[in-house]
Amino acid sequence: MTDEIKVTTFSDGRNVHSALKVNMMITKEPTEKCLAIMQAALELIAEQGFHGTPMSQIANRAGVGVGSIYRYFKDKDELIHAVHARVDKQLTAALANGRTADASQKEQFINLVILLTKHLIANPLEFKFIEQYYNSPYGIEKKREKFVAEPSDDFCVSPFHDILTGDSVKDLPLPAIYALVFGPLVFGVRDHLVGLMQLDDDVINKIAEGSWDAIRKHDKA
Amino acid sequence: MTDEIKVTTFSDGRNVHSALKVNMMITKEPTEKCLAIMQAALELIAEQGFHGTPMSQIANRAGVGVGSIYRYFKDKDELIHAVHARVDKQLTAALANGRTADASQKEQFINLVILLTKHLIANPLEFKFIEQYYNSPYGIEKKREKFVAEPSDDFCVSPFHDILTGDSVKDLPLPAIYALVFGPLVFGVRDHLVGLMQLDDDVINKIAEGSWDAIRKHDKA
Amino acid sequence: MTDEIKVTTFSDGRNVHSALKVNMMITKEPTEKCLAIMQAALELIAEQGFHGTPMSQIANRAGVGVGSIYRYFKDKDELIHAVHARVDKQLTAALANGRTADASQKEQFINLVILLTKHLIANPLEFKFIEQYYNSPYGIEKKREKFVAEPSDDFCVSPFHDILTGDSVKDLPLPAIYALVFGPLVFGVRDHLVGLMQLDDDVINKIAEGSWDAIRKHDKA
Amino acid sequence: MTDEIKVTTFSDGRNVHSALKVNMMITKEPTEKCLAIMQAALELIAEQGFHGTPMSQIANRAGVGVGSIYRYFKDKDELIHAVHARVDKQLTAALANGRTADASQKEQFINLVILLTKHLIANPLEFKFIEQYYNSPYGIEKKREKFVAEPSDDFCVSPFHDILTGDSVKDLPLPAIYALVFGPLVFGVRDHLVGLMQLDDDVINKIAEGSWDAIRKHDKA
DNA sequence: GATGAATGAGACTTCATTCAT
DNA sequence: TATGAATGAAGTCTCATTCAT
Repeated sequence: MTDEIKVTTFSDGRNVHSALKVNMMITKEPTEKCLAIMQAALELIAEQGFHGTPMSQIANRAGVGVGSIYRYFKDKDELIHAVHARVDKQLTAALANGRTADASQKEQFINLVILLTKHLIANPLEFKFIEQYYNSPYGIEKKREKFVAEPSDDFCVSPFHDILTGDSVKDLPLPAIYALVFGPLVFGVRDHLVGLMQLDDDVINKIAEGSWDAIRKHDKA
Repeated sequence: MTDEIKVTTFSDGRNVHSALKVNMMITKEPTEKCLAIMQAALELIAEQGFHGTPMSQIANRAGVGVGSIYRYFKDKDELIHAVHARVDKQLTAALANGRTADASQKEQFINLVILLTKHLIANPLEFKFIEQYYNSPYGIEKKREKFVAEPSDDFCVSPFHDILTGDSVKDLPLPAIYALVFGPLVFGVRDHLVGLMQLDDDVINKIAEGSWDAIRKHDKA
Repeated sequence: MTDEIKVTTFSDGRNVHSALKVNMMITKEPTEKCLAIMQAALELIAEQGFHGTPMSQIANRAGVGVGSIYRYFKDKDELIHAVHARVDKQLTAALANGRTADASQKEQFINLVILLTKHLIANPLEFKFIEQYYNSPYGIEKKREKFVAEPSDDFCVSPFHDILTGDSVKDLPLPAIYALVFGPLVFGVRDHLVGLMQLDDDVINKIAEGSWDAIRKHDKA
Repeated sequence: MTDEIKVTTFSDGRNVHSALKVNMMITKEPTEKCLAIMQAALELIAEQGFHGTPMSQIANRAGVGVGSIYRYFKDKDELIHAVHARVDKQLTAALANGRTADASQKEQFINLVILLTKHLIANPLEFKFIEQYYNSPYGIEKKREKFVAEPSDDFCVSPFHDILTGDSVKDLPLPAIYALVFGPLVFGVRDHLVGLMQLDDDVINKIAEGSWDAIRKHDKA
């Protein structure tokens, strides 16, 4: 858990610790303008991809001058990471409420999957953004951090962690378990958003149960 | 530039000749030069992404002039679509050999999943390319076409089709089933290629079984 | 932000107070803030050049807001000219003390050259700034003004003037004489500051004597 | 004399050894277009300084598209260095003809100084460019190379070298000697070009003699 | 007076595409 | 048919300057 001190240096000499900044912008009180920028970036990138959305367009959508973006973010890269961080936090927050300690492992698991699925469906921009993010040089590094480091305080990972490393679950490398859980979830949401199918409560439920069947220990047959 | 002698060997071990053979069954008879271009595009895009690979670099790697690319492909877009089509066919071809009609549904299914997984692992460039493709404006349109139109004669879809619509499988919308099957597969391969885990035979097997557990009908409990 | 207490010490050892004193004899009574700005500009421009130092950086170093600079100086240009003027005055002041009227022409000349050389070495920031200034659109205009107008009351010119127009010196256009005197001096200091050689007392002396040899009348040979 | 292999990498993958490139562009057969670009850069930079001349202006003056510059030079920096190299070569070439082996040290020296002075006066753009170059981050590094390395095959240095290290010349660090020679020369030319004085043959001669008086050993007095 | 967030023109650079050879 | 030099639109980022607080 080495808290690497990444320091962003701006052209006029300002320095900001990344941790501080994330705090500043997300937890504390991100300027209205700063938020507008991140929101604009989220929307446009979700639709057009990283390389399809110029900074000028983001500025436009945010109702801001191009240069203003660079007051808040050193880089396009940094803007993107910031948007990711924000989306990530929201995700985690959405799941945080979802622990029902007084239930079986299976029930807890299914609860969480449903909760996550619905959150993603309800926030399609966020979903599309994350998909892009993790399929790009940006996200690969980030993703490895999560698994290699302590995966407990990040992403939607943490709420699932206890369950997925528990006794009811098959003995497989953690990433394989995650693949069996998040693979269907993500693919399902994607197809829903694209219009390939309708993810109503029933289907969501069944997919969640499918995932559980995939990872739970079965009786010898 | 004699046709016979020059056998370009690519980084993953295949060479232009073998690629040529595979391609023979796709369109008519793409020039060796045309193939070289597509192969170069595949390799570079897999590593650097669409926007990270200029046409000039593709031309370089392919050993042709930039202008020549435009003799074979109207556009960068068209080139990319062509590469995708080629990769897609190869995938289908790889699975075509994998039907073992005289086995149980489960065995057939697991066979196919293993076959596909190993094929993707053995052809990481193709896998990375496809991932990029489907997470970009290019692929979204393409993907819808597939399912909306005739979902049976494309992608790796067809070999699975019979099994997945059979009696042993849960009653779910087809895309949901596909999500439960291909989600884990793709996520697993991705994590393997990125180095997050090692997909050895045992793990592949277990993931395949997991997928099967996810979609097969279970006894009432 | 009390006037008395804050004594900013700069990298070369001087502090705002001493600078203030020197400045007292230039215009009226430049605010401490105004001085801080000029000093910051001097330091930064000396190291990074005109175009390498943004106004924001100057403001930072001076401990004032960016906007405040524009209360004292209409322009970046005006700031630069003001800094130049200040440095120029300091130079002249440094030489003013150096007249030793009761000595031979040669001794006086050598005295002055040594004095000037040491002053420049002791104030590298000022030297570097001036060099930049005169090798830029800013300075060219300024320089012409000096010589075309009254060449006697500016720069380090004046103290030398009597000697260089005296009988002991060759009959050459004044600028030519100046070239023979200040050329070596400036080149020497530059090379010293860049680290190409060490300008100790001995070498300084010899260069001064060389300059004198260059301009003094020699016996017919 | 370590021939560092600097390799410029262009965006499309081309690599060029710097040595090769200098040859290619200067000695060999620089494209007409390449020459036009360097000439345009020379002219504009001489008048407006490095930062005062945008690439677009250079392209304009050269009658070329902006992008074309980047076929020949990776960078603005590299363009500038290339222009410098070319000017430098021309300078050396101009002096090469000026050795008159069958003359006294003094006569040779004065010859060279005159030759150099006239060359600079005849090529004011080149002179102004060089002045800028050596008073900038570009040149400082370059200059050190010259003195630190073997100063014999570069700049106008080489033809002077033998004389300035010979017996007739005072015992001073080489840079000091150079300061006494090139300082007046450069200052003189500069003042001439600015219009401060007229450097006719007579004045040039006298300055040259002055330089010689500055560095030659004098009889004990 | 002082501040610094906001602005947008403009700099450098890339790269898909064309076209003369 | 094949080439690759040439192009210029478009992208990212900087920074002098303004103005509401």
